[in-house]
Amino acid sequence: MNLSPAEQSDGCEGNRSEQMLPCFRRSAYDEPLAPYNGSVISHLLRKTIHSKLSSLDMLYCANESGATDEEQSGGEDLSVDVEQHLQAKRARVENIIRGMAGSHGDPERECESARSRRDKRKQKLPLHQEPDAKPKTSKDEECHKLKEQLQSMQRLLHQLQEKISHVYDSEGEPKPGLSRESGVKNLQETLKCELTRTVSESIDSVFKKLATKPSTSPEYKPSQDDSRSEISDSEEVSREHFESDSQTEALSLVVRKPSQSQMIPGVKRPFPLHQTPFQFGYNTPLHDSQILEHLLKYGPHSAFSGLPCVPASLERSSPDSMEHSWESVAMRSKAHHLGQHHHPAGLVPVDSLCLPHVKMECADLQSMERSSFMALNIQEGLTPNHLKKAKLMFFYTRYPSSNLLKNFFPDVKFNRCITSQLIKWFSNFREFYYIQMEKFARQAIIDGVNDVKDISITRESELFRALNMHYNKANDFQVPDRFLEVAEITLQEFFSAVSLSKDSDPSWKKAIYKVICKLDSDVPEDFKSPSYL
DNA sequence: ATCGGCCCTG
DNA sequence: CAGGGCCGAT
Repeated sequence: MNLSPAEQSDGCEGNRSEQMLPCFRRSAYDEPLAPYNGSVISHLLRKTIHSKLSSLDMLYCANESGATDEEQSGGEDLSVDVEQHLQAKRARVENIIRGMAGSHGDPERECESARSRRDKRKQKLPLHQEPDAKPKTSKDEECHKLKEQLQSMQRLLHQLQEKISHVYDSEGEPKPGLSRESGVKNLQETLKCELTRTVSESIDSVFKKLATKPSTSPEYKPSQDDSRSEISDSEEVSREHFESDSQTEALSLVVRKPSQSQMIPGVKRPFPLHQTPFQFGYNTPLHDSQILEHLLKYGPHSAFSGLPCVPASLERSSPDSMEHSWESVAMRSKAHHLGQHHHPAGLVPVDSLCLPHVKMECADLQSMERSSFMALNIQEGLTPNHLKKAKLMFFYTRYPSSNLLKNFFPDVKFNRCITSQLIKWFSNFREFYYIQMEKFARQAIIDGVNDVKDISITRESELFRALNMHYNKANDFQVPDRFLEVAEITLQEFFSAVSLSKDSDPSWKKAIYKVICKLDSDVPEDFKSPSYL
């Protein structure tokens, strides 16, 4: 993956297309790409994937599920070339098959030993040290990083092709314990389509970015206006693919993916909120095993969540600011503790689907660079960051329309489930809000308050603190004054109603809701940024 | 039939 | 916070 010094010193001033081409020529697909544009790239990628889907070796491994977690902290050499990887894999396969042919006992041990052998091999591999000759300018660095990202994506794509083809090829094999005729097949289809689409879109985005972006100032300072315009730019790229179902140019070969609930009967669309998405530390190499496993567990839409969308991130052009941006995102998302480690009703963990060959692949995958993930991150699920953002938005709007939500979560691909989940969030927010209001209103009455005019809410109020703790736990957001006003009005409404014993009517709150729902104010434009948090 | 909202529950 | 039941509106 490392660039030769010559390539590094090329700089970015020249024709960008020419500069990027070598990255692709070195790839598994040998066709030189003469003129580049997003659709050509996408087409080639898809073509490559589809042509290779049924051509690769098969793998058997009953169980290697423990491997992914264990290997997360390993400092894998990301530069292992694909050929070596394939050879290693074949050797491993032979070994595994041999083991299966003999005693059918303890396949896990077989995988374990295979893994340790692989690890030993890894240690022997020469480290591809980054040449000391570092680019001199930020521009060069930026270019360098982009190159690396693209190359990483190539490798990822190549590896994914293998994984996909393994899944595909194993179709005819007996899968003990799983009546999965439709389920597995659909899962396979989804994986293939989703991976293909994701990679294609990402590369399109990057290239579109490169094609249109004027040379960037080395000291890029993200300002509100700049980021806004750039983000909307990136939205264009994404929306192009997401929204126009009639769009045939770039995605003509990509089957539109059915929702997961359609794919696996009885399995509801899983949203990964009960588990923290990948935490991307800048220096922590990520495993595609993590991706695939996550993908398999939570569905394709949630695979790369928790991160700002790529083009916006790339806009923070200087390497330093880019790093800072990503790191801070990861750190902030860490601050959320949403971990409820149970499976929501209807969510069937992949383990229970008995997909041994798939799991094997998950564990077997090589590590990937973080940058590849960033490039692949097209949000298709709601993340803890989205939840945090939604909570902050509640300070402005208690009753957001689904249109508003769509507008303010531009990095989320909306579907029915996502929309209703977001709406549900706000419903839950309101519930908490109104419960607090009623509680404090009644307390005020108990405390002997007689006049509504004596009811007020300031930032020092206990009620406000409770609300702030709920919606703005980190307390890193300046709650707008208007929210205090609305809260005060709400509290007064409750106070009056209870004072007048209106609460004897079972639906006495509805009148209050009717008042409050008219007090929504506009959400600041800043919230539209996909990487707002 | 679908959606948005509330209520209740875990 | 998510699910599920219920209701009214469309």
